[in-house]
Amino acid sequence: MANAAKLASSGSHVTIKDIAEYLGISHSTVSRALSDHPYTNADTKEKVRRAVEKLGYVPNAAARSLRGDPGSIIGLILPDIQNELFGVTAQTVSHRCLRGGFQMVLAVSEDDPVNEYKHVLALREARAAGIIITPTPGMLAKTHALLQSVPVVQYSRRHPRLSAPSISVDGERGVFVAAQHLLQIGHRRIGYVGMASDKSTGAERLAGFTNAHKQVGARLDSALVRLGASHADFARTAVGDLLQLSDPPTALLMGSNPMTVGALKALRQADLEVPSDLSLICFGDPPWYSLWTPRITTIGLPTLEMAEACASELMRQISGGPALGQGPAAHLSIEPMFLVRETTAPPKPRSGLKRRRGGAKSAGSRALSA
Amino acid sequence: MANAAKLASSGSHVTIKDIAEYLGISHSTVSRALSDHPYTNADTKEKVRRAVEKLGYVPNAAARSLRGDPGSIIGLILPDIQNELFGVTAQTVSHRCLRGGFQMVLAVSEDDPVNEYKHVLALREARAAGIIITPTPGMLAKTHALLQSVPVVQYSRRHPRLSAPSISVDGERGVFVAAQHLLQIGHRRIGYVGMASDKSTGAERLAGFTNAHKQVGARLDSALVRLGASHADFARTAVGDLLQLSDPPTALLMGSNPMTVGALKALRQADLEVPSDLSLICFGDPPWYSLWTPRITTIGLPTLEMAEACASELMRQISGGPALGQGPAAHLSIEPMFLVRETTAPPKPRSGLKRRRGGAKSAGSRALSA
DNA sequence: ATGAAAGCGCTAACAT
DNA sequence: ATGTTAGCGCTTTCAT
Repeated sequence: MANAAKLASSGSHVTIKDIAEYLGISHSTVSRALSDHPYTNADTKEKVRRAVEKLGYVPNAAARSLRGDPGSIIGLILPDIQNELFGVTAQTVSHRCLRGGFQMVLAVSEDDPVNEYKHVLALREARAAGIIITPTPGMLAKTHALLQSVPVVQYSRRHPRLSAPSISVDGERGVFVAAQHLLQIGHRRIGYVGMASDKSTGAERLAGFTNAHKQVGARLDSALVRLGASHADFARTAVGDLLQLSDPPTALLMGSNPMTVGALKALRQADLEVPSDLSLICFGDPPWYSLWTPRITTIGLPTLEMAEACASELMRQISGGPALGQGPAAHLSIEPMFLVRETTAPPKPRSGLKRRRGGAKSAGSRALSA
Repeated sequence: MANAAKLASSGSHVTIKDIAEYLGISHSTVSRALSDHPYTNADTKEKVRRAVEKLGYVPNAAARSLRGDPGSIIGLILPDIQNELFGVTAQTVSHRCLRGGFQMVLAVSEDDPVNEYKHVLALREARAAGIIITPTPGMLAKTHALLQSVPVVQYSRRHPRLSAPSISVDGERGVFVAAQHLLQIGHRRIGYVGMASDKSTGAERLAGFTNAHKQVGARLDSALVRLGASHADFARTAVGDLLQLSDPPTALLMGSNPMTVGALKALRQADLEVPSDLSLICFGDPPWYSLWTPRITTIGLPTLEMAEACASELMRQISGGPALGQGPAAHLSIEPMFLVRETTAPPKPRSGLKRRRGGAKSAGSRALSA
């Protein structure tokens, strides 16, 4: 992987031999002095220390690694660190690694299987001690193969063909509870904008949404469900479309964190007031959600705990400690916290066409709401 | 006969020699086959390819590095990737590195010189091709020494003793223009909450603030200036204190991005209305600033461009291209954009304590910008 | 076209 | 306490 790095600008590196020669002693003595070996003359140690400083010696990790040093780098492969969830995760894992004597290497896949492959390969070539990864849905077969022979923890998402332990959020439960809340306060036309089902998280959360409807026997109009990329832009368009519907939703449920901004943009553009015109529930909980006016009701994630758990589990695997759960592959699913704040309210009476009481709902069955 | 499957799944690594032995050829032939050497039998190449797959061979980066491979990792050392500025930076640099054939290694210093040292050392030991760093104010001497013999670009902050080129935002100018705006619309008691002057960015921005006052001959009450850590918590306390003053500020200028959330919390707690009770200008421009009600007036940063420039400059240094500017160390200072939105207004007429609806509501004095 | 051998920087046996 | 040597995985002459 050295195609672009043509030449190092600074000169060649000072080695242990250079120091030995400079001091007129043997390189093994230098090595011992450096590693504070018991049988080493204090004078020699001191001389070596000074020579090291003077000559600017920096140990060569490659050489050490070659000698069988159990590398101490841990790879973290995330799709997008601008997503608050992943930002916090990176920070936490980094901290945890430092404490555990590891060096975290963060790589951003941008959800591209080719990038993902490059990163995994580089990590394997560097003999990383372990890898934490949020797998892309389209993970390449060769990537999968590369992941077989190294400690791995899947984070947030779970790839069907990967057997490595996973730590994720129970998105189905989270969305289920949120949707249930909306249904309970009377909404029957709830718009859902979330990730495509190729991602495990996307599929789960969508399932939570549909299950909530099933539970109360409410019909789910498929026109109200918009699936796409986990980005503000997609969400903005999707919410915009939803609002244009002849029979628009009375509430909105966002299935991923970066989508919030898009939804808010669309809402602002449509000049709709939350929650009087429309109820809104988001996913994730960056600090500003609770400062918004009105404070944003959301599905909060215990991000810190998840990141901690993840790092711990990987380190356990690396050191060959006891398994996280039963069997070789434990999948931990952490429950989100539904944070009811101020962006939900019962739906407004239908302006224009229908009347609310006794009027036949055009779409929903009111079955269970009495 | 070696059991291939066993080898592949075992913890120890398959080497080029294992393949040679498996195939009954010499390891140098394998090496040539792998690097697609011209004088190699096509059959052999094919056999090797299959053996590689079967045995799960992964090249050893350390061995290659030891042979003199220039190494293609670029280190990025940032204080805090939850800060939007740095999050975007990491994403951008990562992307740019991938395109340039490099592998970005992101390390988080948390502004701790010891962490910083560890990261720089690890990077140097790994023979990183170059390093992009936001130096901590208290950088250790040994860290500084380590940074002397490798391509380095300073990002966002600039360490007085480091001569490496830097790319940063002209915070003095940014804050100056913002403060000027507040002074022009009549504010005379402006609170400034920013980073301590030990950071170059902190010192610069504060200078911008004081200079704006000097320019119009306005007195600056030092009680209105609060310097501390670039975190929401500090800002919350500081703003809270400012609001308790017997003669409280009529406007607030925040000197760093993460402080915004803290300020908003304090404002909410004090039940103050922006901009009628108090004007507010922030630093940085995450997407939600322009969605806030009222839309947040802020000092915006061309983050993407800065990150791009930074990566480019480092790659230039690595490949020994033409210098960025004059001399060995060019310091690029990029101008921020003052984004006048809706959180500033002329101060309320000063009378006793509070009045509610006297102030003229002129939100967008759009004309001004930098 | 392929094999043999040297050597990159370092550590750890093994000899002094 | 210090020197000598071998070898980690790989590429690269140099011989075949």
